[in-house]
Amino acid sequence: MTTIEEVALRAKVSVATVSRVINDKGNVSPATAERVRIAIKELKYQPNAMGVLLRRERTGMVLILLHSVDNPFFSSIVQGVEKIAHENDYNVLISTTYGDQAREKRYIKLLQRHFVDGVILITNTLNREEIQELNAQFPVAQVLEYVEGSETTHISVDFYQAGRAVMEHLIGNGRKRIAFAHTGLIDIISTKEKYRAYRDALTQHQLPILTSQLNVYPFGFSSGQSIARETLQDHPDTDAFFASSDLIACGIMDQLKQRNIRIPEDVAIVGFDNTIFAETTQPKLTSVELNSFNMGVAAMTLILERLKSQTDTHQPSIIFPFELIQRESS
Amino acid sequence: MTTIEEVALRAKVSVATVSRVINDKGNVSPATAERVRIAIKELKYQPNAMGVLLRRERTGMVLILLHSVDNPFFSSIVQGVEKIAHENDYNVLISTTYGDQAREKRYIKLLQRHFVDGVILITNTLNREEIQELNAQFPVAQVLEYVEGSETTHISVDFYQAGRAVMEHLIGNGRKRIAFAHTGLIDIISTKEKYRAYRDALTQHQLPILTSQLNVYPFGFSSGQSIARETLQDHPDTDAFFASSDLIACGIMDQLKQRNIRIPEDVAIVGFDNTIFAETTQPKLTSVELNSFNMGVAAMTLILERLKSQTDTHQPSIIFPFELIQRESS
DNA sequence: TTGTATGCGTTATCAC
DNA sequence: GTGATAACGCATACAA
Repeated sequence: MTTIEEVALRAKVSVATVSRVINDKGNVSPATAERVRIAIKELKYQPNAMGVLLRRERTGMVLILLHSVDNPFFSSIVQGVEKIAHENDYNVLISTTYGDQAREKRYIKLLQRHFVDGVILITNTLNREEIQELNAQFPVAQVLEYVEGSETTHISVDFYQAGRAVMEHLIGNGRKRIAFAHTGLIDIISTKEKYRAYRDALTQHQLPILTSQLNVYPFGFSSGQSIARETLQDHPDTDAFFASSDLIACGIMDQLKQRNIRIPEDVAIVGFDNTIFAETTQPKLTSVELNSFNMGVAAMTLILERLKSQTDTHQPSIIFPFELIQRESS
Repeated sequence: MTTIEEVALRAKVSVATVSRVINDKGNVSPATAERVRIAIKELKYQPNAMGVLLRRERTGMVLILLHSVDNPFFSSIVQGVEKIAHENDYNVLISTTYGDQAREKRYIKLLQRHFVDGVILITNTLNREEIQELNAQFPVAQVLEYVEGSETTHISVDFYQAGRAVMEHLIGNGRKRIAFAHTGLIDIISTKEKYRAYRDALTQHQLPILTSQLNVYPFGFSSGQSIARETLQDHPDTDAFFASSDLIACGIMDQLKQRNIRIPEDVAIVGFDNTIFAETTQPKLTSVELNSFNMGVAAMTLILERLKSQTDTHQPSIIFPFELIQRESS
């Protein structure tokens, strides 16, 4: 590895002068500056990040923790983060967790060890104490998922109201036997709130709750398939599905079509997140649009503000609006 | 930030001893080790990464450069990389480029400045000289896309043969007016080779080339829609589409359905990459399966080997097999 | 305008 | 078994 010293040697100046040229600081005569630049080029010198960053208090890096890198919905959150980050000379790094706590902790260490300046959590497996303690020491922003009752700042959506909107839509269209479909753990806030909305709406309208035991399937599409199979077996007269993601809705549609059940005439379906999947299905899927890009913007803005005023560990959370996009499936 | 010195002070030992305890090196009496551990816990001490890494020659980080984080196909490459990386105590960081050269260069700086030990390029906007020069100095692996005639190692697929397989399949099924559909620049190797296969197959079978001018659309689904519209206008008797990705195929299907054109009776469609999209469509999509997970495994393995033997900058490339998955759309 | 010297946080070598 | 200290690569205060 070429160091600043080798450059200094070749340009016949001191390391201080080389440093000045690199960082455009201090007065350096045009002649020597040129000599230094030539030496840098000849040696293909690039400053070692560890050396530089050891002397700064910031690394200029934020880390986003995602479930996986295959989700168009998360992608637009990332794009929002990147926009603000790049405007402020921050780099954005992403790591995946797959909902695995060991992985999440592994990458959170990068924050605790000051390899990155802040973390934006889009998935979260930490419990209340863990996230509180992390947030007390470091800039953390939670997007979508957050821990109930924790004081850490989150950028999210009122999943309960969104769920109610879906249910009112279905019930308003005359649906009476509505099932709920989700993936993963029920105890993450988004799923829990949607399910609470599902139950409340049915109870209030004196309709039956078809989905009581909530199974855990790992992957969206096949979860949808499995849930559809089970539901249609237990309740053949189901006339609507509220799917907690578009991909789950795709899996449900797949099974309905295999049984020649018409959508929406026989069974209506509503998805969630309004991703590209909602447009690739036939019929196109009714879904709930969340303002994902702006949630990313808000999260990164939050991190930057926190970085400016070290003291303020308790910033207000932001709840974004949602919109039910009606298409052909309901 | 708490430093090792503060821990030493509180435990009434030297920094050397604290370091020994942290890294389980050298002989430390159980009693003092315990005192140190208590101090570490009380102060919530975490070693500063920059301090540690300045003294190592490695950071234990690899960077994957992706177009974007919304692609199920890329996701399984990433998972292959992660598997090998974690087995070897490496962390995996991901950044997005969106095919933008400025972004790509921005993040490649992290390699050049030794913030990460190696880079796996899944998108590439660099030219032959740039990639060669980078590869001469640092561990670089290119997956899927690579620069023709460059000596840098790549993990890829014979896109030409894959393209030929698609074409033979369509022609074998009696299709005579076949159009080609792609997104983005034609001069990336994957698209270029598929298109070459498309032309060669048609020429060889004395069939007309419907797609001669190749337009650049940014996003898969809408690209498919636009291409379908244009093609059907110019060649209403088109009877098949070879789409260079599944999402493009989805866009094409969307337009065909709007015109009540039957798939595959009137028009057949074949996609590429065999992603989940191929299963969410109705009818399900014939597509080309690439061994994406193992390509990720191979890429990370390559990086690790290169890291072991610094000298060997010219490792052999690996070409993985492919498989045409026949479904209902053709 | 340029050079010398110090310190960032850590680990490793050496001495005790 | 433990401590003092040099070194990693760099930026900067201070001296010249």
